[in-house]
Amino acid sequence: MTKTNHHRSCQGRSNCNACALRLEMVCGDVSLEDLIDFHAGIDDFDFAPGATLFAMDTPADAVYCIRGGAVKMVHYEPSGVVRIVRVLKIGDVAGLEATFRERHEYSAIAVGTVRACRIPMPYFHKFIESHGSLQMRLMETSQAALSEAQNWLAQIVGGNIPARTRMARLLLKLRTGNSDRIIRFTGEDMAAILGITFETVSRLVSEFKRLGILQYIYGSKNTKYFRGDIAALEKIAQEG
Amino acid sequence: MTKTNHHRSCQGRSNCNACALRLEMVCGDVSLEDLIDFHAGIDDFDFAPGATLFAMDTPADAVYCIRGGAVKMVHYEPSGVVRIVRVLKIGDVAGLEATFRERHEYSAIAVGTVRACRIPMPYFHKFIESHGSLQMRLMETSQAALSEAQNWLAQIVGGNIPARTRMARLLLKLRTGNSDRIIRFTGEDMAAILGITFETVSRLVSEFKRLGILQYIYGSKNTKYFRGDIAALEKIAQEG
DNA sequence: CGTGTACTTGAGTGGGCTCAAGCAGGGTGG
DNA sequence: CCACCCTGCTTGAGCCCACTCAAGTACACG
Repeated sequence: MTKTNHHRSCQGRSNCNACALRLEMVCGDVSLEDLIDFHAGIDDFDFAPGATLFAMDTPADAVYCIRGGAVKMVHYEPSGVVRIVRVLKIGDVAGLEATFRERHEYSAIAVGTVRACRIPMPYFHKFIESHGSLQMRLMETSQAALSEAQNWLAQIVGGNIPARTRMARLLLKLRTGNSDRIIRFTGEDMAAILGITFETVSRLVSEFKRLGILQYIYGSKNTKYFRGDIAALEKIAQEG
Repeated sequence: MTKTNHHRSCQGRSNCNACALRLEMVCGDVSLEDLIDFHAGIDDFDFAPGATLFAMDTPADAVYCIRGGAVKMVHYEPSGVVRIVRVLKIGDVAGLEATFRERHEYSAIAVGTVRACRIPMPYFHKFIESHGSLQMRLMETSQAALSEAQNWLAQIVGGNIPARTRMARLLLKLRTGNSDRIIRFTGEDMAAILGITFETVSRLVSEFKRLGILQYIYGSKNTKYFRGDIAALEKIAQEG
């Protein structure tokens, strides 16, 4: 576990325009003093691949706004079974589920290098309580997350649907924006998402590569990507 | 589809204490006029077993507060595969996910007889915009739903975990309160939740009955129940 | 150059699916 | 009241997809 977390304090608004402030930019009623006050307690972190933002069953004392990279939300069963319940990308907020809870129900773990702003829970609470339109924004965020989770339930995970189909659906969900660039998880991670073994994942990825609809490319700083044939993947994803 | 929905207008506050008002009771700042105004557009419904509160892909023009019975949120794939992504019980709000969306992503279908208050979306929006503490309550509700959905992902659905174990976990989740009374879904419904076939469900239920840890009992008005040996179920639920 | 991590590939097994036949209960109509 | 149907449940036999176990490869890093 080499988790060398670079760490520095938030310098000013410019740093946050891409993350926490995304949530407020819609709200015109946030004054400059509020912002400076708000920023005082916020830190800007770099997380190494595999680093833990926060761990399951630990006190929920902060939320994190993801500014770069991807984060997996992981659940560990006593039996050793590992399940990834959601993947956060740029602009998402990790730990939001714990706003009204004592402890985190899941671990948040960096996939590749991650940049994130840490917002201590007391600040977060104070801030949302005092800004009405921010609450609306957060409700929206929260419901988008719910929607996403239910979508996984219906389409990605489990059941009567063959692993091949679900793999294609997962790959489509993991692409960045509308490009053909797909965030590349390890075989074990994909297994934990789909609820299958990593051997099966490997066989499927091999098959897709053999068919020419998937290939390796590289991004910056340990974050790896696939390049995928979106049309072909969508076709496979529709197979019942 | 025999969906004879009894229907009558909401008479006053007393009717709503159990549902919509649950959300506000915490907020002291709601005036009486607000309430009367609010209630004007609300209707109180009875839904027969199998009746549809709202259907997937239809315009999201209302939310429903569940006052009695249980509601399943269902996703239909083009291929015909059916998946239940969540089950709502008394006090839950159906359609909340669509507060900021055009259309419902899932159908809400009554399991047994259901009583629910229909709140038109415009009313709902107007009301939450004007009452700050209600927004906080709703955020909490929304996050609880997210938590529940993720819990299903991690524990109930799919994967390396044997169907027997997941069935036990599902039964534990479906019990009412802390009693040993368990809401009884049809085999097909349980199959749609667990992502297995109804034949397998039948075999498992038979086995549990044979072991004496599950038996049929009856509730009122078409809503049926199991009585379960909670301790035994919890033991099975822990098997990895 | 050795070590660790991730991936690949094969052979054999098994849990859950498929297909199929039959049963139970509860309405409904003659 | 019974015959009929319809929905939901039961149970069996055979098969296949994905799991398990296992051996081996590719590559990064110190």
